[in-house]
Amino acid sequence: MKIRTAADLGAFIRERRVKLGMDQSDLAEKAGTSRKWIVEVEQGKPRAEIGLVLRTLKTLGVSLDIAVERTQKASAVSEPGNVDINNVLNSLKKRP
Amino acid sequence: MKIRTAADLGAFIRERRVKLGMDQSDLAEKAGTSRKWIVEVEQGKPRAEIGLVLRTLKTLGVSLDIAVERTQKASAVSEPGNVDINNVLNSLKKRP
DNA sequence: TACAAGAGTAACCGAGCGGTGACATTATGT
DNA sequence: ACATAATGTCACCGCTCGGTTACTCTTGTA
Repeated sequence: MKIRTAADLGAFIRERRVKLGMDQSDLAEKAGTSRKWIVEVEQGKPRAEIGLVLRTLKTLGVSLDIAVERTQKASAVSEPGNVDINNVLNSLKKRP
Repeated sequence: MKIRTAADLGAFIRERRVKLGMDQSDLAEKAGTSRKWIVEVEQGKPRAEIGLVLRTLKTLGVSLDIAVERTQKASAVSEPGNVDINNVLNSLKKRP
């Protein structure tokens, strides 16, 4: 599942927690945080700290994968030795 | 790439930023944050807010995917109608 | 050599986080 | 209906975040 917003994250965490048969207190304790924090995050709090989020996801047996989006990958990422066209254009734009 | 710690995140963000030919100021501006924040995040700050992180990743054309780890998936996730054994065990543990 | 760009760091400050403990509300089960 | 568990919400508070500005240091280039 793709995570685009804090709300996405919260929904996923809640779903996963319930599937594992944990209540908010259980998860809070195992993840080393407070129940209040779990409540807020499940509600989509955008200002939660990534450190706590990562610990919580680990507790839930969940992995976070990061990847370049397919549409951009083609033009932006360069093989070693190739020219990155975006890189070139960007550098040119900076010398008016 | 799997993200397990804030340091992982920071390293990825930096690598991606450089590949796109942006400096820290560019990224900060486009992501709607400050250069200071970019510096800290690239250094692996664990208390950065997920909201800003998500905006930054979007700016970098990167997607975050979340998934149940393979090893746990088999036993923990239940098809609709099946019994989730973890769920059962957990409930039993709660009534001493 | 001199200059500029990029990156790291520092001090300051208001705002909001996250933890605690208590209470209210809503399931869930007997 | 009742008791209990689970969730949501509140007030309080110490602490740190993130933005701003300015300074340093390194690197590369004219």
